[in-house]
Amino acid sequence: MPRVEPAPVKPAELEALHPPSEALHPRGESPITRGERKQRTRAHLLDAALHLMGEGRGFGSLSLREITRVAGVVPASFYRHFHDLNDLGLALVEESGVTLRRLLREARRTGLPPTQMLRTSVQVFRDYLNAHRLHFLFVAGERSGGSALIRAAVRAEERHFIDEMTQDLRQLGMMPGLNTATLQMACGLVVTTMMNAATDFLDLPKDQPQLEREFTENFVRQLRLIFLGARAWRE
Amino acid sequence: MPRVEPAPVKPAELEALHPPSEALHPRGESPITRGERKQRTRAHLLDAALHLMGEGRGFGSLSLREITRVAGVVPASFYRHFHDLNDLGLALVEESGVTLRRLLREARRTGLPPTQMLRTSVQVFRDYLNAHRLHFLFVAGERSGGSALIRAAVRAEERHFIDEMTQDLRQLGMMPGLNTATLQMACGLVVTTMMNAATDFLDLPKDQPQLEREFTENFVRQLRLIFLGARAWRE
DNA sequence: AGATTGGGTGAACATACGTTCACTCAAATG
DNA sequence: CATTTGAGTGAACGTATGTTCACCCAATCT
Repeated sequence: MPRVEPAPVKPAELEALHPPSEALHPRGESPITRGERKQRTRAHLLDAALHLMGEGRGFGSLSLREITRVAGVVPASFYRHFHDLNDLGLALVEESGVTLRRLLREARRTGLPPTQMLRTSVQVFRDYLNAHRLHFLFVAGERSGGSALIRAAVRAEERHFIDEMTQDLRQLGMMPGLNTATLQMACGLVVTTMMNAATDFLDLPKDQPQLEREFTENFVRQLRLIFLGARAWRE
Repeated sequence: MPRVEPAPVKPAELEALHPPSEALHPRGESPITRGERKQRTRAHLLDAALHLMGEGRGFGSLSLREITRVAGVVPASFYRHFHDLNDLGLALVEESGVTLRRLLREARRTGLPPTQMLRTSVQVFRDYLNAHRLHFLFVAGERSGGSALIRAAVRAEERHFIDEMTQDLRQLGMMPGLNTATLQMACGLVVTTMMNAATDFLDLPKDQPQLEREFTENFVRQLRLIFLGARAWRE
């Protein structure tokens, strides 16, 4: 981008998400091992990529140099951690997959009252979504856009997630009228709907409780319709 | 990408999707007006962008120069047609929106037999999808990834599509038990499911009739479940 | 017929990019 | 304590990018 742009343009708070050397000896005594430091830098690179995508761009449009810039590291360092941008992308998929599955644990932890069950689940989902915006943004964004490789990896995580959800519903004894294949199909529908809702929620301007309630209501109703359909299902 | 790569690498069939000057006087007599030629070049630029995305990349990762290269035009020409890459993106959204809505006309044209209705619709959809791969690929890919601006435009087209579908179902007298808001919610669910299926189908390797049938079957069953739910719905 | 318009051109620019290399110097190893 | 290891560095490379400009010349207008 040549356009003259006289000002250096970088207010130092968009860049340098992490201090450049992360306080080599943070507090008098804290000897931090070599492996720990490596892991930390790796995490900074992953965070930097997510952060940039948070500014509203697809993974495919990130450059190695800007990722390292935000991570507070020189470009060459990148290769100590990843072979490729694709490689980093796959690491992000894995990280996000873990986050996704913790959502199920979270939902299990919150016992589900048979009445208001859907509303409760949706509330758990909304809270969890807000606590892990960037991971959901990444998954929702790359699950049908961008590179075929990353998309395939995301879809694999998603299938994993669906399987786990299927098992949970089976174990809870809900929907006893459906055989496993059908239950899986229904869970796939739920997850598609959930990902769609995630995109909706993430796009909402921060302070629009009205729209927020509207989307939540729509999401609840869509889930209700799915469960009604599942109950009425005959093989 | 500096890596040496001794061969020039461009077999002239990946690039130059369109001949550079498009036969100034194609056949002795065919005087082509100025406006027509402009429109044609514009179309070449749009096609070039879609073509590149067809190679498995997000819109956000395309560069102005490669688009013009594939369109068979010099970079500077781009600005005679679009102010911006974003501008071109929005034009693509509009084009794709038109394509989407023609799907509904297509489905209306094919009278829907009350029995096997879902299977028929899905078949129409699959045919139409194959005939307009790139537009669907674009819409499905950008509806939750990439730039916020383009995503918003895609979602607006999608809402338009949902509204039209709602009206169609209302007019056909299907689902008379649902009020308009609920019918709209259900159609939203259908469209989300359809977009998801589109991504699945587009990712299928060309010659895998087994997987193809599997995905088709899954899609049909998901739709069936939705309609079952809609029938059981009580306000 | 002559003047005007405007889509397409080709060269030039400053900047950003991915990748390589020889290097440093603290932590790990013995 | 002496040696080895390897994450992070800084400079350099060749190439690609977005944008501008003066120019060309056929279709259009008068």
